[in-house]
Amino acid sequence: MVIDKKQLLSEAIQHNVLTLQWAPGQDLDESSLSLQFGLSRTPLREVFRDLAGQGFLSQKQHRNTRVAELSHQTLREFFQAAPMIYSAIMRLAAENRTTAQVEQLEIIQDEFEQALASEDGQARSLANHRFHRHTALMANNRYLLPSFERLLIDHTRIGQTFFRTAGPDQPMSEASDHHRRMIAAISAGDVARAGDLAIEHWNLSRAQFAQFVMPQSLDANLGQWIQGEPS
Amino acid sequence: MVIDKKQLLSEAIQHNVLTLQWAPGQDLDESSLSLQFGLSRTPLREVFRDLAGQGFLSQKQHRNTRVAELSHQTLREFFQAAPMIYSAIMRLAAENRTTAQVEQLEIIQDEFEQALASEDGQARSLANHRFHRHTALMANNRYLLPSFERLLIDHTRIGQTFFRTAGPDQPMSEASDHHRRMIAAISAGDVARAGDLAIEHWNLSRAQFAQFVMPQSLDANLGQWIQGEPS
DNA sequence: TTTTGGCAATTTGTATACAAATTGTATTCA
DNA sequence: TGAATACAATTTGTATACAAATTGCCAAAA
Repeated sequence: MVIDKKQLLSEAIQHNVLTLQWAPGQDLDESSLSLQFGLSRTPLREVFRDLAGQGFLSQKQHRNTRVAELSHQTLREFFQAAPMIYSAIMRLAAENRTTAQVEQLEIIQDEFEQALASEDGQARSLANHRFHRHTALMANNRYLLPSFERLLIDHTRIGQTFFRTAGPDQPMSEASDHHRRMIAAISAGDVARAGDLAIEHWNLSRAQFAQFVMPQSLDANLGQWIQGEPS
Repeated sequence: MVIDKKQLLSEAIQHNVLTLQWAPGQDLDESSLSLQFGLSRTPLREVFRDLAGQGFLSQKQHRNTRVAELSHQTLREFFQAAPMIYSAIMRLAAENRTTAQVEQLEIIQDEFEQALASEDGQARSLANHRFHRHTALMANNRYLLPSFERLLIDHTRIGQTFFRTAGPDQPMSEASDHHRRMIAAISAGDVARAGDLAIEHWNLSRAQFAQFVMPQSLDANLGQWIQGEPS
């Protein structure tokens, strides 16, 4: 196989999930995707399983695979876990970083700033996603990574509306400034400062959560929690 | 299907990994397991993928699936992440517990104490595993869960030698005492005390790590790190 | 009109045959 | 003797046919 079709499929799914082009809870169709990517159902289902394990998709016995839900309950759990994990990742990144990784992070930050200058909300959001995923790589801890990646998936999805706003104005340039200071702290190996910056960055995010409207699909899901009753 | 063969296979693999009956890094044979469990390779490979995602197994392209490694590097990462995650899980368990869950935890603790009274090291270790996994269930946070479960897998594997020691003597009854106090703190909804107990329990574990010999397979793996260089 | 039961259509899950990749072995040549 | 290479054997990956489960639809009964 010249190009890895499974890899392509996996990345396409991740892209669609992160950018909300596929709404949370949306069903995936095996046969149409298998046709579209020139893969039989067997390897396709393997990709589904991997991505379900990573938190992009969700699966139940004898039911179709769907995009991972974003509900009132997940949001609550998100707020309980995020600050701790984010600051831990940032501290470990400062502790374990290599020079090559710092240089790579600077490149990713440049791309993030270019994306901010553009009008493309998805590009901005994905560039931000890549920045934080790279810090997790630098933290180099296999136990923390799966939790962080799950948080980041949902953070990116929730933050979509934020990055969709036109112009690289106040809060977005503040986020970019945080990134620059994070790079400095990591590069200097200043563990405490890196951890503090993670919290500061997180607080900016939290303000956005309140300030901006929830994505449409999330509103739809919220309905079931307001009336109904979680299991 | 009357009984779920995939479920049986999955549990058998988990059991063998946790009890070190399958050594870290050991190869798994698809065809023999598929014969043994009366499953074709397709569902078998799906189970492999799931368990690899959860941290029991590890997979690489075109290479056989194997039991997840335990190396010098993983141990270092383990110590960096465990105290934080363990105390967070315990705090959340105290915050979110339900009466039914507390009752279930008490049953699990009874089983743990019975296992301690027995001579069966594996039974002790697995009972301890179940206790902590149930607290994670009570914490009810999907973002923290994957990290905690990965830590618990390796904690259980490393702790094997500890629980293998004969007689329910000093350190083991101390662990059991911790469990009882954890149940009390969780039941009372005392978040701070639950978190402190997690740290205290962890420190007991840490002492064991130093006090007891590393499992054989771990020693073998250590060699490659002492001379060589991690990627 | 609403509810229930059963049948057909669709979708998910498994078995198996085949293709591709890797590993082991033997043979040749330096 | 040792290294390199080609070939065979084994193992992993994919396609496809078939089995099992679920869903949707329609008719019959309350």
